[in-house]
Amino acid sequence: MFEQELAGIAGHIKAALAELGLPDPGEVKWQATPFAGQWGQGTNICFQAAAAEARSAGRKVNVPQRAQELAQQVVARLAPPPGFARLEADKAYLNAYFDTPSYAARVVEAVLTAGADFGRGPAKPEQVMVEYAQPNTHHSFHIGHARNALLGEVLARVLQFAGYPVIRASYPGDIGLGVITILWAYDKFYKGQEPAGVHERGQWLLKIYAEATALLEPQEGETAEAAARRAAFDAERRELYRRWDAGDPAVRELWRVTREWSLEELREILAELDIAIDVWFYESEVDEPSKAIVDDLIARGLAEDQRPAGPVVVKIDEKLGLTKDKYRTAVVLRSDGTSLYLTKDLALAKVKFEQYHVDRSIYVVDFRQSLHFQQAFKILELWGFPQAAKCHHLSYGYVTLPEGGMSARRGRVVLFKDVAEEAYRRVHAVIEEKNPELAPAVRDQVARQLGLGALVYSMLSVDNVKDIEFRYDDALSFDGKTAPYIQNAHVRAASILRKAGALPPPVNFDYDLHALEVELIDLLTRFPATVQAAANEYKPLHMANYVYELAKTFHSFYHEAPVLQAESPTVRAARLRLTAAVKQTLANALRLLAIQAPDVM
RNA sequence: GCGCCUGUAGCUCAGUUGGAUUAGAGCGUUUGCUUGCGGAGCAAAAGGCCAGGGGUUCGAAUCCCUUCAGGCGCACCA
Repeated sequence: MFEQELAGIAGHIKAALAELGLPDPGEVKWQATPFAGQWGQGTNICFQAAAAEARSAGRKVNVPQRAQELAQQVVARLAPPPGFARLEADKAYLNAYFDTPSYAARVVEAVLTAGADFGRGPAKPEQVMVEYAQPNTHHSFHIGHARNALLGEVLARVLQFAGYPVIRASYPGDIGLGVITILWAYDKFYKGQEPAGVHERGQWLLKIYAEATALLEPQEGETAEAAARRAAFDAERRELYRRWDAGDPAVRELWRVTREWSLEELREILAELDIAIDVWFYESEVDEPSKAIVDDLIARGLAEDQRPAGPVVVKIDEKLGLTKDKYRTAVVLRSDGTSLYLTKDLALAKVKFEQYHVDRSIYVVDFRQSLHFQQAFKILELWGFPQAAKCHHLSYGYVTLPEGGMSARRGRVVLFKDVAEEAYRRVHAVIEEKNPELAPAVRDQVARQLGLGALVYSMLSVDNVKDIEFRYDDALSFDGKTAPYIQNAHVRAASILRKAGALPPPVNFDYDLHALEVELIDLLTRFPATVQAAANEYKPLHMANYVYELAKTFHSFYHEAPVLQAESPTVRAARLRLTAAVKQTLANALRLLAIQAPDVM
């Protein structure tokens, strides 16, 4: 928030070093000072200057000692600029300490004036599409899908708040061998059946898939008879896929009806998570256009057509002249002419850039598909697609269970719906114990806010690259570094403000500020930069860590510094406004994390 | 075999892109704090050779090399 002032000081520092006859040490970078209760920014520029001097002198110099000397000389030459209390040389660092009373008021008023927009970045021209929520249809939505949907949604929110126009895209896998497998089993064993209820139908399809896979997978030590039966089943399945591909009306109808069962469930869950998708792409819709791309790749000599004996392939490494295996060889069309996942992603990229005019396209897909995306983007590049370099795969770790990876094939999954229900139950139990006077009407709402919040936070407070081993007790904990802890800080602030009545008019923080007040104000100034960092690095984790720090500091402040019973009207007014600013910032940060900020709990 | 990723406290994880008193949190363990703005809280203790070994640098958990351990991927699944 104080970039201009700091840039001004930086200029003076560089001028002072030049006057001392030192080589240009490069850019002055500021970082917060690590001392609690003091509010300042420091730079290590004197280290750089001393090191540069030592290099040019070509003789042995004690760099830390020389750096401290320089820092002291610079401090002696400079007067603190307006708004700053003092400049100090400390362990070779140059530290600038803010004049707390004037800046404290400035920060708090800036937050309260901007309100829900506090932290929003300047508008940027680059339009970004974020693709996430790509579960396969004909399956039920499990906890791994939830991580994907949340990561994508929060990335979209953060990018948007950082200043980018964002389009949210979903790409359900509504066709492919997996989907056909379910249609085959349904048609053969369960034709005409249909359980009642949105989630029941979804879970039922999952059960059918597990059964079908068991019938189609080679078994250990199977008899020749069993193997023959399996081969016959597989032939039936392939034939069904061929009929789908040819547009057989009966197959298409069965496919449409069962697909709608899944999409209904998906839409309901996305609504529960407060996710509103702008554009829906379906794999089935890019199926035909993708085949035209393959024809073009063949025509240009990029792809090799081995049909009917083999598939159509692109030998990527060979085309790039690489000798080691890196991108390898990719199959872009089956020998029977049906398309693959990779084929469709080529067509989808074209649609995104040409029909939706985006400037950057982010794919939120777990890391096991890294090679797939490297291949897809590289083929696009070879093909001469101009925006190939604007495609980014946001890879993240997957969600496992203590007993191993989740597997739809084995029916070993934890369904999102079950976790959410359990979360609500647990919050209700805590309310019963801690806040029994809470009106029944708001209990359900609070249970959803906290239960879902806990789940969401547990998924977003881990770095993208890390796998998450899912356990109920970890994901649905309400103590410590969790959403309810953060939400509780918001509730406490709300409670204080409610008791105070109207917010007093702005005052100067013209008193000896408590160390925790200084820390809170310091944290407030860091929010806008945190939003930008989270957007630039695709890391919701920055947001999750920030909001926890803010909540934690507020909890401490709450215990140590009385607000309503403050020692004077000025202190009381200042702390009330600070409390309001913290509450606003907590709410803004939680909103970016797709977590609700309740006023009571 | 080749490629990508990971290794920090008993467990789960941060570490602001190479900086600062003593590497930080949460859970768990031990101990204090409620006639007090809501205790889903606060304060404190114990717990570390940052996987091992080299190197670069004034300075390394962070960069480079290497060894070890684990995960994932590698031609017609998505």
